[in-house]
Amino acid sequence: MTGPHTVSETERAVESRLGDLKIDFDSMRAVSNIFRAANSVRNHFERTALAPQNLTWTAFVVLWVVWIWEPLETRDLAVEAGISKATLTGVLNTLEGRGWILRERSEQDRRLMNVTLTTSGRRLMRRLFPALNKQERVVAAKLSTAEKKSLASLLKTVMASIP
Amino acid sequence: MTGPHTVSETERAVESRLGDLKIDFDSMRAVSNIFRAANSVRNHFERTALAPQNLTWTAFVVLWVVWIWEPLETRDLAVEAGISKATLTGVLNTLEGRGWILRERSEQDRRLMNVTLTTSGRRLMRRLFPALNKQERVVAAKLSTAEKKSLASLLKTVMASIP
DNA sequence: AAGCGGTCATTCGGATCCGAACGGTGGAAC
DNA sequence: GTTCCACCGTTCGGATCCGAATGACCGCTT
Repeated sequence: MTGPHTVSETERAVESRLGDLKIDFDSMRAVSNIFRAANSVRNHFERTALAPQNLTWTAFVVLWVVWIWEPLETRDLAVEAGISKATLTGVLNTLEGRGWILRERSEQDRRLMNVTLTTSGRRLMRRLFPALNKQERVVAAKLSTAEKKSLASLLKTVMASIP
Repeated sequence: MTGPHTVSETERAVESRLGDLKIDFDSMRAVSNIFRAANSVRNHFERTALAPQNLTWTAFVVLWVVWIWEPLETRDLAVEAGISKATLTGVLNTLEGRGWILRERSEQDRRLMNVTLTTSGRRLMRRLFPALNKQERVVAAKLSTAEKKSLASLLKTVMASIP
């Protein structure tokens, strides 16, 4: 997505392939930049703050959600982390294998699993979260405070438009 | 990432776990919304415009890049699509299996592979791209033209901040 | 012409990622 | 108390996703 071709080159190419069909290039630019930015930022985080622990972004997010809201049920954790239940099972296996989280069946409802952080997991997050926020500062460094707020708000509007 | 907890609840929880450590919440909100929005939009596209063809977002992007710039070498295609060469090999296997793309070894340099669309692939894109742009319009519907430009620009600034 | 770094696509191993199907559990109806 | 139906986490199958290693190939040197 971040190739050598310019925006206007791309749009001319699109038009030459669609003839008279009308394309909304403003929406296209806005949306495609969301994906490009997300990819770039994710890769940057994994190469910098997360590399020492060999953590993926998803695994970090799961760890973060548990850190903030523990104890937590699997279903809520999946929603909060923005991944499916099926994916979460795999990620939890990874994190449990490394000794950072604990899975315990609920006594009240035997269908549920309660997820908590281990002492080692809490120690990790206390170091890792500031390191990650530092990188968040890096990728947002060229934005003023007002622009950061504006960006967050515009993206929120996009999410609110999705049925 | 899109859970039931409010932003301020989350930030209070973070502060209670870090004590006096300073966290840049404006950067955090801006960056985390990039991921949330990207996830939401991607899922929306895959559920609507891409579902009839059983295509993932990544497969569509690869198809789109080839459609615009064919013929294309694998290395450039990977950069342009924002994925690694290793990932691209798998995606191309999928697309080739469905008869939408063609891989041919370059005559000038036997290391390179030239990727092109088949007739079926071009027919698909001519239908699919307008359908996808329609969904791009949907997710950007609540933004004015100025806001779409602003969003694209702010995200571009973020990408430019990444080393 | 024999080497020799450098580049290319692929393979490999391991971690996500998801929809659908599956077994276990809860709760409400009768 | 049994019969359903809804819900929970896991499993399954298949597609991404990536870094590192691999084997083929290039241009250049010697």
